[in-house]
Amino acid sequence: MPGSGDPPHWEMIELLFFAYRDFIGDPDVILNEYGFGRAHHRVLHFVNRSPGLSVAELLEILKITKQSLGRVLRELVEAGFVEQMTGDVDRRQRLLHATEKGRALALSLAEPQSRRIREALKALDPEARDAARAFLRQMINENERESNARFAARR
Amino acid sequence: MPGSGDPPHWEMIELLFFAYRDFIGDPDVILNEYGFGRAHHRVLHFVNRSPGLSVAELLEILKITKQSLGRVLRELVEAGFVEQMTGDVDRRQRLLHATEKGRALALSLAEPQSRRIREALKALDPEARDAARAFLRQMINENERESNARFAARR
DNA sequence: TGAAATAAGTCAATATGGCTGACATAAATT
DNA sequence: AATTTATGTCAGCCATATTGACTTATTTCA
Repeated sequence: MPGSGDPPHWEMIELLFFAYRDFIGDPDVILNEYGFGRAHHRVLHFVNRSPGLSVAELLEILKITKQSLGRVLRELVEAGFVEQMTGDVDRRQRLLHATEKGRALALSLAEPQSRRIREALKALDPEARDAARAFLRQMINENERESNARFAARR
Repeated sequence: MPGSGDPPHWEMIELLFFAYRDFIGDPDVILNEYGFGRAHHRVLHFVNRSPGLSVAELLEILKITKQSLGRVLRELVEAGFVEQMTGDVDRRQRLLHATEKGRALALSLAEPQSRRIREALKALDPEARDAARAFLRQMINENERESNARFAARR
């Protein structure tokens, strides 16, 4: 039956589209200098944030296949931004670490995005800042909210 | 100089990543049924929201080239979701309109996304809802905030 | 201990959604 | 009449993703 339920949140849908588009575009200039794309950024980000991450864990976070990850990870390793270390407890694993160079790049990629977030939050009341965070958290699939929290707790 | 300034907003960066990933994935099941992708969704969304939109305006909103738009728009037209009408005042223009079928599809694509937004907002205090909206608005490039407002005003 | 399962990597083929450059047509503007 | 503009199209390319098949090294389990 048409008219079954609540009206669409057109405005929020568009706000999310525009906000994310601008936000994700910030680091493109830097990425270009290294011949990297957004896929490299995502990989480097999570490796940097989670030293010792296994390949399987990374795939789970990014929700892509290992074939997709393959090229991107190889390029990051070959260019010296990421290192793979055989796992101590399970020697099949190749645990991922950002190198010093990798940490520096991750930081510089986060910089324009952090500035955008900082200035957006600055324009809001202090209570509104927690609200923004809470909203985004609620937007994540319930069964994955904890995996985000894992990262958040890490710092 | 290292340590030049504010710390990265790692947590917010990740919240935005996870939230947008889950949000944008909601309509994929429906799109698949029609053999469409996310590009079709974006086009249909803005055409539906802005009846009589010109091709040039749509390109400006999506920030893609007309060659990229080409295939997607053609498929939407051929499948009867979008109509092109020669402009009254400027007959070079092909003004875009969603058909009845197109409006129905746009609505059904918005449905799971709206539900996610609704439930996220439901978990928040009433004042926090405005805060979430305000935050996203501030995240948009300043010179484009008005173009979002144009859509928002439309309803 | 030997078989099965797991972590990771690789090859090949394919899809999607972008891009640049070059060019064509029709209509509006000057 | 000449130029500019709005749109469309052809061709070739790139980045990022997919599925499916297979290999290697290592761990687990019966």
